Amino acid sequence: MSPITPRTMPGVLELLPREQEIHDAMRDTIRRGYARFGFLPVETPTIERTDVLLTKTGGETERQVYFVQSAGQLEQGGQPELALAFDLTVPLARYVAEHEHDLNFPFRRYQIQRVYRGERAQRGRWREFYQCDIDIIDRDELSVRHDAEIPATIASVLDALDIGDFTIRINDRRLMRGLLEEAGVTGEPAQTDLIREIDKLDKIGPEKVRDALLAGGMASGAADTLLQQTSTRTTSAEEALATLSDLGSGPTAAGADSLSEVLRVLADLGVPEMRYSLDLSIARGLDYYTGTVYETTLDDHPELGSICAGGRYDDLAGQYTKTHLPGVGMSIGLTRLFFQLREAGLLPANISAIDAVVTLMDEDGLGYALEVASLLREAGIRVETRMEPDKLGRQLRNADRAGIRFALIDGGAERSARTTTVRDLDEGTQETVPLDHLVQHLKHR
RNA sequence: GUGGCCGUAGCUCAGCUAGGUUAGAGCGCCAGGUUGUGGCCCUGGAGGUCGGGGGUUCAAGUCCCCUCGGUCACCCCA
Repeated sequence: MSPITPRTMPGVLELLPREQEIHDAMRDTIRRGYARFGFLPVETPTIERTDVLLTKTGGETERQVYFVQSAGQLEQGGQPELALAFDLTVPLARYVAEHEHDLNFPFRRYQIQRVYRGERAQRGRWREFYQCDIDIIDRDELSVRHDAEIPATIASVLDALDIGDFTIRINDRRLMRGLLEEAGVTGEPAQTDLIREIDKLDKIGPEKVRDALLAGGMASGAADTLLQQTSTRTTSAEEALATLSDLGSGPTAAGADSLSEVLRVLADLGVPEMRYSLDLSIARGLDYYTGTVYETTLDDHPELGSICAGGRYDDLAGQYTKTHLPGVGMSIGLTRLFFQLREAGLLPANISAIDAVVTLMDEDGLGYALEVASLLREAGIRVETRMEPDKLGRQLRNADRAGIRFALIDGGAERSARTTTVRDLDEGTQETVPLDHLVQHLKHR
């Protein structure tokens, strides 16, 4: 009987090797994609100082922060001075402010790390999860053209992940505020509250949003107009620009002009029209977004929710420096994306971290087997060796389960002839080849 | 933080509504059939104090209470 049940806490994702390989391959694809667009790698500590982490956050975020405290401190009843990062944007703000004079602006970085949120775990809601962020930060002013570069990069990366069609939905918070303004809703917190309701349009449907708008004090007619406007989902760049052109006056002008520029640059960047859509209901809950906002869903699986989101923020690091640092960025929730794809049976094809296993059937064969393995490793082939003899059938079965494609069989016959039998576990075929030709043979398959 | 639902083998579940022989199935796992050949098939095996505690009863997986755990929705979010 074991005294302690081995188990993880809810809200963390732990994988077996075969799935870990797929997860890691996705992470690598994202990283390489970000690098291709000229973003630089940054990694920040998982643990930050509490005062740094909690500055610009509201009460809601603070509720989700994990505090970190040593056992000694705890005994002495001290307040925690450290906490786990709950996103990568706040650490980025600290990073840019701290290293301001050593960075080139506009500063573009990618960052792929785990973050922590102390919320009730749910399907697709994790307490520990990977975020894959890109952001562009500049001093004083940041060209709105970068607001097109961010989704262009994301579109390229999601394409490379080969997870089916997706749509990056784009809006501008100023546009939504303008529409509310026209509908007679002014001031805070009224606007923010209603923006939050409209953001749920696709999730809870127009009736319930209408109820919320009325409950928020809007007149029936104004609510209907607003609902109709925010239901806009364009399917082409032309349609999107025309929509914005119609909206481009009065309180909505700033947002519409800015979005138009974003859409034009998006086209110049060569992003296919089917990859994005102007969606006037998108708002994002986070209050620090001030302009462009993005939200991404898979076309065939909208129920999986947002797999990638972000936006523009006027002043990233106002709490840390007097320098005005506007930024724009997006984040792929890799843990959610991976999990949802797995649940939907949509994971990319199996990838093995091992190309071949050298089997071992008798003690006398060890030297030869290890020699064969060395030969392959020198050629860059990933090889596992058996160190104890075992039944061949068992070795083949284990290799098959691990997703390893090739098994090398070296019995007495192969040894004396300086050959090896290469069995292809995917095809169910095998061939005996001389050692001299082994590497070439494997690389050809 | 608020509110629903559910806890029976590693996993998915049946048995509970009418308490009553040694608690079952499928899948998975292990071994053998095949002493140098995986997947398919056949045979056998391991694995459960029915989440935990208390109560009712001659008798509790089954009924009642408490507790712990899981899960879903809301809030919020990747």
